[in-house]
Amino acid sequence: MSRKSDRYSGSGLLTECTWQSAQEREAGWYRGPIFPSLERDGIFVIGGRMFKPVSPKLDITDMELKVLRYWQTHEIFHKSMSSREGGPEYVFYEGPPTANGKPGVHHVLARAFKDIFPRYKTMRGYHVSRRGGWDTHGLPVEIEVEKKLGFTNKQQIEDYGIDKFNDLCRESAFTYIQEWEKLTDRIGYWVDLTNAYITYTNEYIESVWWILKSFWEKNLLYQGYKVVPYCPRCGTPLSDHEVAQGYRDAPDPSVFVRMPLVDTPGTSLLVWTTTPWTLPANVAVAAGAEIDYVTVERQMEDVSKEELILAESLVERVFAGETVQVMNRFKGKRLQGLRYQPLFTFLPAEKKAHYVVLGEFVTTEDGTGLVHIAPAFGADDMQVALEHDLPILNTVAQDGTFIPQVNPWAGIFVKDADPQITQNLKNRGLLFREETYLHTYPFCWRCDTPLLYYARPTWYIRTSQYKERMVKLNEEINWYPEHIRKGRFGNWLENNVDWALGRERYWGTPLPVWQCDTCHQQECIGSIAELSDRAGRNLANANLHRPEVDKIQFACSACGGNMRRVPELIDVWFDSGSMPVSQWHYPFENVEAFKSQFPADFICEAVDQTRGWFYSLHAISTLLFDEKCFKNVICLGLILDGEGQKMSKSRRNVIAPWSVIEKHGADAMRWYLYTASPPGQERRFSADLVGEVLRNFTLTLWNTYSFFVTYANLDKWSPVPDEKVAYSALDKWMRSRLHALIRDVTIALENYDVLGATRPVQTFVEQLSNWYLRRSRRRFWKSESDADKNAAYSTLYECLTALSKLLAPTMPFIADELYLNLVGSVDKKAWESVHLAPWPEFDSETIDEKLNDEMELVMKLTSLGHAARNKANRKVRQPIAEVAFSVGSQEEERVIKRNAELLADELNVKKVRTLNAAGEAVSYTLNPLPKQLGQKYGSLYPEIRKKVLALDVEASALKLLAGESLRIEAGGNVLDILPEEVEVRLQAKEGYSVASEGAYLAALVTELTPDLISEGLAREFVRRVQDLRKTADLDIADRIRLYYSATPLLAQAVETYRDYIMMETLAVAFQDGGAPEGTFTVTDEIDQEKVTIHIIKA
RNA sequence: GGGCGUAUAGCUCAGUUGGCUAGAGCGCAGUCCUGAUAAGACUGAGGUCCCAAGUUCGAGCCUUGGUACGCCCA
Repeated sequence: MSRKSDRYSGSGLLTECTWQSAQEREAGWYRGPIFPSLERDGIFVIGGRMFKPVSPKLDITDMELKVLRYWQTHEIFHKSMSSREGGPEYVFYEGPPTANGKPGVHHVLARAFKDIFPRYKTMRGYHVSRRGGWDTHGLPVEIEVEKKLGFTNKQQIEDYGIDKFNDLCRESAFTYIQEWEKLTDRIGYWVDLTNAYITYTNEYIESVWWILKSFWEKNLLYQGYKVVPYCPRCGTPLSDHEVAQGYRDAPDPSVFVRMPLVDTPGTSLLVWTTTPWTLPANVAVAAGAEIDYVTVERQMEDVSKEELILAESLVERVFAGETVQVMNRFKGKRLQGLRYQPLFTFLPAEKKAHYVVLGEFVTTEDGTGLVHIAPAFGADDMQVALEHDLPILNTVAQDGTFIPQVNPWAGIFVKDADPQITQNLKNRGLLFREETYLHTYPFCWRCDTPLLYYARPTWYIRTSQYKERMVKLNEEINWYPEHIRKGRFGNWLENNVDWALGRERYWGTPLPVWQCDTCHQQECIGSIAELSDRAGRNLANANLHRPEVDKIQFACSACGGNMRRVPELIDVWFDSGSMPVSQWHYPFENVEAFKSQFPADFICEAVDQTRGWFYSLHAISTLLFDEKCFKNVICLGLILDGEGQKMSKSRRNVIAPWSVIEKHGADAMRWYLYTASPPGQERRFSADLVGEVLRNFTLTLWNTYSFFVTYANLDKWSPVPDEKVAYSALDKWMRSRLHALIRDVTIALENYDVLGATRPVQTFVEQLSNWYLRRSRRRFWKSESDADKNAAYSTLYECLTALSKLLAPTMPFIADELYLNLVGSVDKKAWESVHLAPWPEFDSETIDEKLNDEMELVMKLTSLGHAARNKANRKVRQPIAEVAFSVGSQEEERVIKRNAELLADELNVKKVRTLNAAGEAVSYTLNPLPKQLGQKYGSLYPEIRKKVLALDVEASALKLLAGESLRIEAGGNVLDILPEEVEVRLQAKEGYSVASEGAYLAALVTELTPDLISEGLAREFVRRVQDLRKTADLDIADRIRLYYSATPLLAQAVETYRDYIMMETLAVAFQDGGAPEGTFTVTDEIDQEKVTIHIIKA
């Protein structure tokens, strides 16, 4: 990978350092980044320290805001792009949001995930142009404006004036732009908003027109009649992805209607529907050819009898509780062609109608198995009508009310007319039964009006023609999570139907098709130049929106008649799906830019975009270029509220992210979102858990950092490049872990595995702080500066600086804070920000997996040792004589020997050894290992287990420990059971306090000698002095004079360990009694021994 | 009704190719440790691994059928 080597060195560019208050400077604490060279230049030299002092108390908001300001002042974001110019391109597409609503937590989620990879790839040397964008068109915007104006239907918009209305829409689209910008900035999401593409600009629209024209030329754009989900209030058909958002359970009438046969008086077809309002448009009844039907005879209320025809399997359900007699039975095809009397005759049937047809879609799941056909109001119905040349009766006007010809209900909204229609049928004896039926029904996703299925002329894109290509290209896309590819998105593509593009609305990209009034010839316009040419005037500055665009008319090339634009706008998803092209005003401009930025390497949105943006990008790209539009996509799960409900504006349960960010910081919130659960999984959001991240992770890291800086400054330590360092075993382990971590995080990021790039860092930081640092504390604390101390500093420094880089994509604030101080302070060649630095590389030589495992074992044994202490009620400050461990193998015994010193210190014991089989008071347990034996012997395993356990335990154990195998008989065979197939567990018998887990055991000798007790007392004494130092608010390096008085036993212990105590407490004088005035004093009791301690700063 | 996903401690989540004592963090109770720590260590309470059947010597994991929830589609 090539990488440009220009970098921003400290001089010149960094001239500002004004935000540290005088007070902070005086206090010597530093909480935000100051470019370190300044200190070297002597501007803010504080006690000659090499690193900026860091308070262990972190003011997270303060720190983040200062980093933000640093980025701003030094244009780090800009430089993260400009410094990579010439490097390989990494292409990221921003899915454009609409800024007419406030951003919520779910937007933070998406932005947090989007941000990782551009930052990472930048550090890998890629140039990432991260252009933002705004989606500005569409019904959501119109609806907001309508609400503001108090409108309830389209006519009001036209009366108000489309031009004025659209002006309001244009403004409304950016209502909350500042809120969006503020949030984007605050969470550290780097996206170029100054240069963002905006979908309502002429350039954008012109590119969309160019795409549509190329579809037109390929005959992919067509006008057809189709039954579409239609919102009568909005007056427009809805696309599938819009309809999808509005399904909910709703009660509807469920009516069973008699349709009397013309040729068989007294017999009726029994037909079921949940939409009585469609009955006036009925033209046929459909039956299933292979379905069994019956004629049943039933008693009427007035003692006469009637015969009804319905599907056999539904008789019981329809006539529940009623006795009916089945007269005869036949297949559905026998019904074909039977004529019945129409229920209503408001509209004349111009063709043959009102007879039974056969349809494959008929089922017997609901109703009667006889389906009422109203071609204008159902997709299946329309299909049937086309096949059988049935008339299409449209009884409903565009606003969802009945037309005048349907005179009893003219002007009534069809759904409201249901009861009246039902009553009418009842009065005429045609109603068999009426119930209420609860089913999922679509409502308009914006205005909540029930949708009607309605036959309308509209425009389509012939996407189904490219179905196979879309499916094929999808197979090349890396989906995270993977199942989306075959599952949700794959299935969606498999069932692809043509994209219903037309929208009969006002605020959107106009469909650039002009039609002749006279000969109806149509022409698609693909550019402003073309339009100018046809119109005969320069339209470069024309407003391409309605109503202005509609005023542009020109002569028909065929007949000379007047051509005017068709009324439709296009689906707003087409706008956003065209962004790879339109954001560059391609092909009119930026041809090279477009080429270098297509297709995308990475996009990321929530799963609700599968049918939205993911699809529109994929469809347009496939039809236009026969290429996939994005190579990798992270498909995020939805964020749910505390009750597990989807957050949406309409539900009013959107959690505002600000309170969380202000309280816990952007880094913590981001980290929570990364680590809480796999990206694709839906998640309940909890502000408390963000706080947990802060306490557990951020502060642990911060304290490690603060510790390092504090002591490094005391020792005037700074890293020496290429120095030979005498690493201790612990250092080697930590470095091995570090390099393994760098390796693992790198691999994870290469694979778009966010969990894998974050959770291991968390574990690492925990071990760095709670094991490495805790175990190494004394090395930093000791007064002499030797090679060992240097090794400890080097190791910790290496870990912290590497962490600053590993965290840069995920926790950009604290990462830079660490980097600027740790590296910036001491390295003249430091980058101006960690975000401009190269990604760290790991050294595979340094990784020693065996060492990593070894330390795992040591930690486990330590844990057992503590547990054993706990059981024996021996606190850690009390030294004890001996601990003996038992482990699973000889190799593990060697681990104990190698780490004896560490174990002794950590557990405060004088001697560490292995629990030896020979001559030790131990007993044994045998544990036949199921994994080994089960896999080897299969079903013989239970018997083998039994036989092994029946053996003499001690003799067998000793044999196994000596590396010999056991001979048993099972299943008629003689088998040799190998040592590695049986675990030998040792159990200490007496005189020990024991804790064990599996094969591992720690046994403590709990008996205390007077010497041990005395040492324990001395340590207690030290502890009291240290507490007193804290109380006296002494600095960690302050020397003290120490005076005490104590009861005899304690006094003796104190005198015995005099040197030790003085060293531990940094005492320069230490005496019994004689305390001067002005000391800090404490009186306490240690194991019934009384003591009074005085200290004073020396 | 169909597709996709999810279901493990009070909460948020791990759990390797199936292996016998199902883990972590938070929270709760307690003990301890601490001159980096707002922290840490140890112990305890807390589990029908959603249910049922099957495969297997052995199932949290595999198969089938259910249930609940979410999203998507009808």
